[in-house]
Amino acid sequence: MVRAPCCEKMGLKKGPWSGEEDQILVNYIHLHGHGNWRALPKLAGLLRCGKSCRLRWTNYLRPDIKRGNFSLQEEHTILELHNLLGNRWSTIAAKLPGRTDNEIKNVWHTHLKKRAAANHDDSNNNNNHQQQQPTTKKRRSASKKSKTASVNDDVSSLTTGDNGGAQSNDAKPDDFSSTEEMDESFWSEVLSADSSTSTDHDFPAAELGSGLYDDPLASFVSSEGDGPGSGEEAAAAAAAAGLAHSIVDYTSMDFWYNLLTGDNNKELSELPPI
DNA sequence: AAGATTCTCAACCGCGGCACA
DNA sequence: GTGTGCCGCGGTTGAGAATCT
Repeated sequence: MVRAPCCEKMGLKKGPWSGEEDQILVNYIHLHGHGNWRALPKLAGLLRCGKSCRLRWTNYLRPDIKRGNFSLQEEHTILELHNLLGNRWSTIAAKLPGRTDNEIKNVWHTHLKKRAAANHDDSNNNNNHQQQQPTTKKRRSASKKSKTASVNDDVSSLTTGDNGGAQSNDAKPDDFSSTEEMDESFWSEVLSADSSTSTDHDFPAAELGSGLYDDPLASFVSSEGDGPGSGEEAAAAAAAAGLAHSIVDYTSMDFWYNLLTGDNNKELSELPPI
């Protein structure tokens, strides 16, 4: 990278992590936890700065990280929450178990931002359907191998015991192709948040009959209250956005459930942009 | 087949917030 | 109240892979 390295003066390594480094980090955290990121690399014997270790762990090595494509439901949730919260990736990530803020941020910038914009245009001009989805590139069918794929395989088996990196992207193509082939009214409905088009469990994508997921909001709801600043923080944001015009329990599952399934969408649509 | 272009995503940096002395 | 150190977040970069021409 071009920027002035923060750790170079210390003689610390930067750039892609090797499998050996990953193993050292994972082993150390398994044994001792990560009380102090700053001190961790020294204690673990890594030539990395604490920040780099924390990033590697939280974005890649954590055992609960779900790898692979985002499901329609997850994308939907991201769009909704981004619409509500803006670029508060960590808050959004708290609502998507197994997903990291970095990953969500990437997905937003690479896919969802365009779609949101396209659908925003679409809502302004309903006659442009043929011009939508100019995605000339096919979505990469084969999994894009991580630059550290072999490392991931090793570490995944180390940390999760599941199929590891091999499973990560193999499931990708269908999810996304179905997304791209779906009726554009899907996103229009989602983003316009018209309560008349949805009811409880009337999840738009469910109409596609894709069968890609089970309970549309299961993971969302189940994650309620997990981690720092999840319910309360998002609730505060919602309140700040002007939702607090009536007595509502923003920390309740029902509130968020209703919010994203449409019961409150009419109110949301009337909110000023965040 | 080869070069050009586009896309993806891991990793970096800077900054703000918080805790503590 | 102020200074210091650490953590976490959001924005950005760039290498490498995939795709196009």
